[in-house]
Amino acid sequence: MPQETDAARLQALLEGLNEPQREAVTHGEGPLLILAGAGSGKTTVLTRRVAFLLFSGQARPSEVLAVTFTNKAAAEMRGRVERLIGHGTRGMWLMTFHSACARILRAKADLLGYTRSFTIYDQADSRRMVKRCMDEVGVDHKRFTPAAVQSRISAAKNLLLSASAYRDQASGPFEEMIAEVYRRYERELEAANAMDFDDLLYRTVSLFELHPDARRDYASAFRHVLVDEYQDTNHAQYRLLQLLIGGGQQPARGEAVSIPGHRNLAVVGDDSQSIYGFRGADVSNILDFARDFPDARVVKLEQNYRSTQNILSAANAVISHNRAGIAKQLWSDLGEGTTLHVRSLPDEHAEARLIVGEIQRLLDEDLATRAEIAVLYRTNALSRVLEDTLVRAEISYQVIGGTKFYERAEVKDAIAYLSLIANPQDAVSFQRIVNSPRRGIGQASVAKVLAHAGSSDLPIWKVASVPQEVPGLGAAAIKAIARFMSTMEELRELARGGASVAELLEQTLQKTGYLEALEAERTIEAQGRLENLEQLVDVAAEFDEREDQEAEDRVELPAAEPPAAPSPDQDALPLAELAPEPAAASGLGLFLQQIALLADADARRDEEGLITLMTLHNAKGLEYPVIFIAGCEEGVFPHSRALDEGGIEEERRLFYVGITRAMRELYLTYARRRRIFGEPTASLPSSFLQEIPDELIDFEQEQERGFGFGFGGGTAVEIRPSFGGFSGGGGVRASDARRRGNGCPAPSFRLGEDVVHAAFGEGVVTAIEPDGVIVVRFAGDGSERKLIAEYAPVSRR
DNA sequence: ATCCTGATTTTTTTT
DNA sequence: AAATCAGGAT
Repeated sequence: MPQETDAARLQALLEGLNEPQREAVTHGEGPLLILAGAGSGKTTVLTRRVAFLLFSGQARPSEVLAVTFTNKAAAEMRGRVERLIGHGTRGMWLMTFHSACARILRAKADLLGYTRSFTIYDQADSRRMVKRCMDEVGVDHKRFTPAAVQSRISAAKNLLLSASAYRDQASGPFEEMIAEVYRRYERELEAANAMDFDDLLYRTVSLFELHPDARRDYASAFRHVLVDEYQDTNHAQYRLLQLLIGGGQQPARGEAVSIPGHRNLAVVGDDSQSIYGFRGADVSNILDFARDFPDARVVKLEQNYRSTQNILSAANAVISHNRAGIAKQLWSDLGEGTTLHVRSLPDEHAEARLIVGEIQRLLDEDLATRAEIAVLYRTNALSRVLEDTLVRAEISYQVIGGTKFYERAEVKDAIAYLSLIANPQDAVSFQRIVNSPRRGIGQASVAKVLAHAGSSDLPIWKVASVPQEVPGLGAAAIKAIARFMSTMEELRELARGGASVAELLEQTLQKTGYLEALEAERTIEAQGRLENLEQLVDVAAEFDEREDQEAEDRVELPAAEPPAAPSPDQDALPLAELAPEPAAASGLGLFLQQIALLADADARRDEEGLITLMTLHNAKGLEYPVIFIAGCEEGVFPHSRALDEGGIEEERRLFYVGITRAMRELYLTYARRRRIFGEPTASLPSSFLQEIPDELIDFEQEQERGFGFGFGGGTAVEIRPSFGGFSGGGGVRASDARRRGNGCPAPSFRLGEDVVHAAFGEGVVTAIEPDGVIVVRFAGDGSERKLIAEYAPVSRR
């Protein structure tokens, strides 16, 4: 390739960048810290830097490892790098921390006593296993919840504490109990050939520490490592990076063993946006970067290209209340913009009405499109009222997070079937599906099979295949299990024979009688489940298609590497041996892995006519012209559980993240009364609101309104917005008034009755609950909702 | 073995 | 308000 073209290509990469951005993009070898304030173009810098490394011959595609936290972020980076370099990015390791680790572990699974078809347990799976271990140890559920124990174990793994190391430093009976559960939990995981999320990081570190040659292979393969959102890395990730690139350590915590390596590490992050402390993220990783690497180049990006100055001034003011981190002062040349809108409402319903009303106005007046608006909140529970109100207003929306598709029981069942086929040791999946649909195999029988597998040290599949050898199993159970396993064996043959994932899934649902059982139910509920399963088959089919496509690409473009860059590492292994894909890991395993590592944020759809609702955490890295932050109340945000142990600073950073998502308009709303755990509770505005200078704000307070409901006879209740004296009284009075205020005869509904709802359309009553509550599944979207029969606009069809 | 019901707990945030 | 769970009835 001619010299001029190269120079021109490099030049093009720097176009439109400001000075510090250029510095970051063109930095050569050695450690680099990019302190990227919100909206300062960090993804641009990251992607151009990757392209720069390739164009300047500093790295070949296969020598770049760029890690992010979500698949979405990885996909976005991939897309943008592709556009910059004009061809595919195959061969580049551009993925999440967890995917990269899963990939490494699959290639080297045997070194850790695993097979490459190990299963990845999600939090629910792992929790069930923790619970079982707690039962074994005889821990009282009333005193310690599995969730609490699980989170302790998770924290230990994030700190790279093994079960025995944890036991050695445990103090007091509580920690000793955790240590014992942890030990058993690890044993069970290994027996099941399974890993939890934390294991992916933890065991990759173990792999590299126990097998220096494996470490060396990867360390020399990746000549340049880039990390996004560095402020959210935990200790395991920190250590992993050390092992890959060599060098730095934090003497305060680490062992002072220096690891040799090229030290080509570029990290991007913002300590002010560190919001994952609860899952082990350690801000000191970014704060101490310069200490770990005294020769690091540090670049600060402070020009914000996203928000108006008013929004940035508010953000700067809020974050200044934290104990100083790394000083940054965001600025923008987009002009002052409008003031921030702070709104006080009597309760959460009024809050939702205000938000939806304002959205309606913005849409009507063409001030924004749906895709340009997002509503953020601290906890998922806050979305419910907002959703109801949006549905009534007939504004389409998407919710990120909350109840996820892949957590639906039927979807989890289907995946459990596939997991068991892929990994015959997967006891958790076995347990889940052995009696679903009902086959007459009860808890007692399952327990016997599991116990026998545990004591004989055989895979669960092997044990279940010869049920007559399980001690104490009844004749009926033996027959049922044998029948079940013969079906499973058949399916496994199918998988071995190279069936596509979609085919295998369809056959599984068919032959196990799962579909049949659902069809036999003949309820709208079951109908919805069947549709979900159809969707899952579609997902599998898409996956198969992608796989085929990639296989073709590989045939057509053998070694589509750009002109050889100088590579001193002649002995470096070709990437193919470091990654198990594609032939080695069956398509099924890869499919299961991808599903297991999906994040909520990955489900977000852009460029569609949808308002987006999500938690503040899920909003990190995103931007919207119009942002609403709901529930700005003391106890909600900052959350009451975060108020102790220094969590307030992290909450403030979360607020900072929220504010800086907004480009043009920012609404901060709070309710003076809100139902929490079903109890009406009086609340005060968030203390964070007071940290925003008055001159940046316009404030309006909506007074309490009566409960008219448009029926005419409603009794207006005057409740003064006073928080001082008592709490809850207003709420109680309000609900009394509500009960009496409506003179309509109570309509009664019967199970299975067809009904029609003013906003949700047609549906069927699937349950009757006390206090006049009915459950209706709606045909429109398959959703199931609880309604108060007396007040909801429903009638018999 | 399965179903039902009342009690208990849940709400932080998530790869 | 909603979901999960344990214990007891069938």
